[in-house]
Amino acid sequence: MTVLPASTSCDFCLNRSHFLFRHLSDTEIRNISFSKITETFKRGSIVYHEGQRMKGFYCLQSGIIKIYKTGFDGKEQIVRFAQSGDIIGYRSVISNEPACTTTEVLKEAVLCLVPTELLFELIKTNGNFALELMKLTCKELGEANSYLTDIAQKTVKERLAEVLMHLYNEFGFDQEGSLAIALTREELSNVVGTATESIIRLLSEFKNEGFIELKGRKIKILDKPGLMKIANI
Amino acid sequence: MTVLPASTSCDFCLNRSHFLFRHLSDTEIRNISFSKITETFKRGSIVYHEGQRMKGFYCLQSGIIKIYKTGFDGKEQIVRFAQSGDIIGYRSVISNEPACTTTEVLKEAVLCLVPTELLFELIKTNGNFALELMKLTCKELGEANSYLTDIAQKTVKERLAEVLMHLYNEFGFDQEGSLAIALTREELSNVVGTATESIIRLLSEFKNEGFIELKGRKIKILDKPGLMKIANI
DNA sequence: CGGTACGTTGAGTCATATCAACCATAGTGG
DNA sequence: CCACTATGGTTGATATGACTCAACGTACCG
Repeated sequence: MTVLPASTSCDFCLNRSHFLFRHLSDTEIRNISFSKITETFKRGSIVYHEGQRMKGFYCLQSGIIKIYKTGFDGKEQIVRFAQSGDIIGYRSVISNEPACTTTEVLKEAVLCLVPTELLFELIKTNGNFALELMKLTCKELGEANSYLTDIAQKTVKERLAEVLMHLYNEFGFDQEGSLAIALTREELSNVVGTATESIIRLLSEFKNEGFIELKGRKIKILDKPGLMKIANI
Repeated sequence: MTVLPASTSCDFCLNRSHFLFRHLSDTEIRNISFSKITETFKRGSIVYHEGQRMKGFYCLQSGIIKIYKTGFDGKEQIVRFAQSGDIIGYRSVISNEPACTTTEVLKEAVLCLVPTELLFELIKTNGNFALELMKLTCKELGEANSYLTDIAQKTVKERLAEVLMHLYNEFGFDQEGSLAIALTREELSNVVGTATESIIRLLSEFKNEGFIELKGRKIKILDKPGLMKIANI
């Protein structure tokens, strides 16, 4: 990982347009620019580990990462993904607890670490920022509850269809029309909450029934309405 | 449901000591006192329905309620419980979305409805309040993620043991030493995410093995360490 | 070229859901 | 007061979705 020159200003960062930051004054942006630390992470590297004390929250400038919890027997449960414009790790910072998830890079990522004190400062002094951040948290909480219900009630097949649609909506597709996020079968199983073999069988079932096309890790969705019907959404 | 005289001041409410409100000034408390609406709900009544627009958030003065999502086939998934001192419904208010859960009263409850505008006002003008509320949200989010992992990875038996310990820690016990919260078998199954029959079988298994004692809906926990071991916590 | 990580397939097993019958209790209304 | 109905609880039999285990194929990499 490389530490970029601190001069990289947040002004030029695409994330400037992120709804969370739209209420910040120029001075506040300058403060962040000044105190943030920018790092580049290669695929497979860990940004932070479960149990680790956070020094601040991260703002994703580019790349894709996965966020997961480690279950009792060591199996990982992927809780969410994040990409350009998303912020991660703020939950633990605000709760003032050790990180309760691990974050691993899937696609080379540039991350800015914004120190804890600055986050608290912003929340306390800029009500609109606080409100936006709270909205974000509430959105995540709603999604978590919703997915909880799905995992508790839906079959693996329904959940896989749902996850594929989810990934489609969140990450879109590349030039070939495949999902822009490429996961291993094991990672897919760690999102859906099932065994790798089950994912493999279901993927080829979906393929045979014409819902998707497979080329290695690349998944092309052919029949969105069909998948949504399977997923019951 | 009875509308109590508005003169019931928040000053005298036990919840005044709730950590969330400790940073409020006397003026702010008076504002809440003035604009809140206090209602009493009997067992079985619905405070708000999934899909409904919220007029504010609720503050539980007394009683116990369950909060659940309704799955595709109509089965309810209990997301959490709340009791005296807890606040509910703020998530949807802040996200400015229709309620994504239904709230039903388990034990006669007195609830205060604090209007939306006042909540936003407080967040924007009182940084410490915003921070406390955010901490609360983050705590809930952490718990949701944690339970997500459990449901995805643990067996029904492990989850039931965990839920029993959870209820014990959250609600304590009554004079007989039984759990202070009495749920039907079906409600228990809607927390654990399983079939009612499975809960019944597992409860009597726990009873036969000496972990618990059963008398109707009253559950007395006899062997905490044993249950925790089963739950893997 | 061998090693390592990922992917695939088949067979057997087990946990859990489903279905069906039945009991207990309490409230209701004639 | 009794039949009546509804709701919740229990038990057994059966079905099946999903996991586990094991073997093998494939592809990339130093």
